[in-house]
Amino acid sequence: YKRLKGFNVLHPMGYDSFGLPAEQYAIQTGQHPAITTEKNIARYREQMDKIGFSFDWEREVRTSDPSYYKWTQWIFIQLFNSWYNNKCDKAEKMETLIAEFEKNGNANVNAVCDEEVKNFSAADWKNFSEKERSDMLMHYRLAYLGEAIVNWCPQLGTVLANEEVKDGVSERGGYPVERRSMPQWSLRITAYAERLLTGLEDIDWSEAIKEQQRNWIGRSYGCSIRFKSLGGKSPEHDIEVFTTRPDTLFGVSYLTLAPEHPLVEKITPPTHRDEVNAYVAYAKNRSERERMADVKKVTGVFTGHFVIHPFTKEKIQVWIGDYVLAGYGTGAVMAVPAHDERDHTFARHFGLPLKQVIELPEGWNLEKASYDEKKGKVINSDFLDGLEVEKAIEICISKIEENNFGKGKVNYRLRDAIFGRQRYWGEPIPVYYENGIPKTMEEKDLPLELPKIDKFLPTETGEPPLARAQDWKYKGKYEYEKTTMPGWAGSSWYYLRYMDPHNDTAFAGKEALEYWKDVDLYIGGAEHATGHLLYVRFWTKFLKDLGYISIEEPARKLINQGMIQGRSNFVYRVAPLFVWGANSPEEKAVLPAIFVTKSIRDQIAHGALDEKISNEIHSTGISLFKKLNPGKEFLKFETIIHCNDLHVDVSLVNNDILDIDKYKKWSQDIVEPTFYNEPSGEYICGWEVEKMSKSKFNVVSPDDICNEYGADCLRLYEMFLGPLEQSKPWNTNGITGVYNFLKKLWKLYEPFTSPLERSSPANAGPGEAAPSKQELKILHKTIKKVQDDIDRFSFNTSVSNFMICVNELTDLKCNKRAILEPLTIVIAPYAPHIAEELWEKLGHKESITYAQWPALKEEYLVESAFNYPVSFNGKTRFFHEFDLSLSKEDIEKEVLALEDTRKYLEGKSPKKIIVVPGRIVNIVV
RNA sequence: GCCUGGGUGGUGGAACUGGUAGACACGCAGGACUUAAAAUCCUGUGACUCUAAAAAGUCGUACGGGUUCAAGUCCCGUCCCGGGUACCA
Repeated sequence: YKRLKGFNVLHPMGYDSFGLPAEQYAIQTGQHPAITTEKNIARYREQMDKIGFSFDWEREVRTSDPSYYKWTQWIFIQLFNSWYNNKCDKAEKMETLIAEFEKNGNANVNAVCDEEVKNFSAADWKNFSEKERSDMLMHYRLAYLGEAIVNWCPQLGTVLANEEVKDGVSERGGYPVERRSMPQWSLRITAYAERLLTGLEDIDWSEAIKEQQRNWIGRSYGCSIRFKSLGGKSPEHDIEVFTTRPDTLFGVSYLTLAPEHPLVEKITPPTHRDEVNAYVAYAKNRSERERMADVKKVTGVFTGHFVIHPFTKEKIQVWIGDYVLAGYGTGAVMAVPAHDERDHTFARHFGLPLKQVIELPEGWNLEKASYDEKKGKVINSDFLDGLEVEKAIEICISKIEENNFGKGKVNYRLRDAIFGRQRYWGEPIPVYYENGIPKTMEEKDLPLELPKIDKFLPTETGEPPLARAQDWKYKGKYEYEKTTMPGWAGSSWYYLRYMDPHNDTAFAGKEALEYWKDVDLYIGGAEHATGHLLYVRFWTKFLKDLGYISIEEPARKLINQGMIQGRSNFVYRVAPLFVWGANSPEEKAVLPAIFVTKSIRDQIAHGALDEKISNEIHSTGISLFKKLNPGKEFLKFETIIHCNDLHVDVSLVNNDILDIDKYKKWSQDIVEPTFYNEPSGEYICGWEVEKMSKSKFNVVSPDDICNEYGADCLRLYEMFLGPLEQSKPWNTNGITGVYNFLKKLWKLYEPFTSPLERSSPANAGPGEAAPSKQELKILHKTIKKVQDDIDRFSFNTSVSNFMICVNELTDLKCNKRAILEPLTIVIAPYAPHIAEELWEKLGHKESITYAQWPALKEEYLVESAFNYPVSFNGKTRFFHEFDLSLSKEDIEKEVLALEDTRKYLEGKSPKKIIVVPGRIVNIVV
């Protein structure tokens, strides 16, 4: 902590390991439902006191480091003022785009967004109002304000990340969560999709991470196809689909739109309107409920609208189905039930026709399953007949383009990244509003620090906490943006700030940037694969485009350390109760807070719940709900009996038995929970071994081990547990082995640690004798192995090698300075505290950190002979020592002359003799 | 389903480019010291067969094949486990 502070860079992520102090602070002063506990606050303070670090607590929390905030905000402004130029595939300053508008008014040049912007003349541009211009430019900015669908939790007053939502309710507290479209600041990472993908080829990252990023970006090549409406409606009613299989165009039997598709309203004829509206309303709420009930139901509705097949001119039905995602491609698909599994399911369910257009393998039954393989000959398809699928795709696209029905296109799964958070902590977004137009602050006014507020909760009207700030206005009159940046903003560039942390005039100076360039080795968790590790690449490419840095990728090599796993405990909560009101048909979901045992949970999961228990849960749910809403009448109650596995803090659990009183204090359930206990009267929690993490409440503090064995022992033990990249469950079974090793190590230094016969060069004691050849060999063997281990990041074997070394030196009773001094240096990176201590005992005034790594002298390692294993047909039979200077032929001759050899040959003559010098002798009989 | 990493003693793991499988530890068993316990130290410890013992032999790196003088390591197929991801058209 001190060291970081010395660099004057303190990132919110840096706080994280101390237990989210910002949230702790919030708890201490306000009532924000944060994740942490009083105990952690106390511990954090204690830690800070221990290292003698005092600071302005309140200010630290508000702005961990103003200068760092400043440059994060500065980068945001650069993103806001930049757009993406498809022509040269890079970011450019906004002025160039504006100049282009002013010159020829054509907004369609290099549109980075999917939204079509209408053509207008240069004169029109000049006549646009400021607001109109602002809206227009928003479509191009790399940081933009746009509508985004988010998980909104009204009770908590915040947007939740997907992983914070479980089965339609918030993981903490179980409050309902709705999907809502809200204006959100977003970053146009999609503009960099292609470069983020191709850039992976040049970096030394694990294949798993690269593949995860590739899947996340999800590049697919296909084409868009426009279907004209039947009956000559305006081109605005054309439906555009995206497909990767244009070769199956002649197999289309209907089109499907996502329920949220903007055209739904326009194309539906009055005859079908009611039905369609009802379905769209149903679909909105469906996904969450479906997930709860865990049933994959096929749903959809016919719109009553028809389109025309671009080639055959056939009439094609248009349907709405919620298996089509609004957010991907065009939000509409051409359905080819014969060759797409999802279309097949849908078509079967609604009795829509199948049209085969690809030759099937022998014995394939199209009625049962679609044939999705991208292999085979195209049939029944006019000009595509007889072609192989791949060729057909190519030809079909060119034909479509020729006829102007659509065009070849690359689509990405990657979405833009939502950048605003309805929270207090985090860098404020440096934006203010003038007449409703968002504008960025001037650089000289940065940093924008977080204002003081009285509470960390959202306002009564649902605005973020920053809306509570009094008189918080830019230049005294303009409202600031009220959301703050997410944690990944600062973490996307902190490596650059480390290069030049005190720079006041730039995020980092040119000279420093040129000197340090990229990160040589980045060690981090694999869980950041599609988050931080993608964003940091994005920001790096962006800053390079603007010419601020010269590197294209942030980190050359990436190693994912394995996660230490912990044993988590679970409670099983029954999913919400649905209530239909007496006066309005509105549906409501509430959480009854009923907890069932593992065995009941399993029954539910297998759909085999005992009817008696099911009824009991139902009535318990109703009575809990009535208690919450006294005197109200309801039409109908329905309990969706489905279980959420909820993590419960391991400190509330003893031997898997839940302390129910402690649980009630700890949880945030709205109603008094009801527990279905085991026959023994206890509630037994479930358990699982998984990643150790705050959010899983299974963190075991290392403090106890530090107190008992010391920090070095903990550190060595963690390394000794296994390879760096491997995940391993935390258990302390083997720690005594490491502890014994450290004690043995200390004993070797007796002449220097014992006050009686303290040795020093001036006063030649027992430690000052000259080392023997054997001792030097042990030392240099260790140096060599440890150097190799460090190169391979194989720290677990280093610890073994130290153990071997210390065991051997102990056997020789070697406690000579000439051996121990270099050994101390080599061990220092692994056990820094004990090494520092021993270094001092050896009489050094300066820290061991500054000592020179001992030079490896190979001459001590040279062997003159080797004890060869002699094997017959690959089976080792005996050993014999040969001089290493002997040639293959000499060894061959000598081996054959051996008594043992004759014994194992059993009179047969050897067919062949293989001699690998220094390794093995193998005789083939 | 797809992608990805793995499967070695009772346990964590070692064996780098094919060349003595099980290093180093934990655990366990026996012993020394001790009134006793803890701590410490010593010895043994993959399975099986044979033997009074020593010695010797057979099997053995998830399973089934293959390449090779030689396979934990390379190739083909199968099974299992962990991680990621999922109506992405």
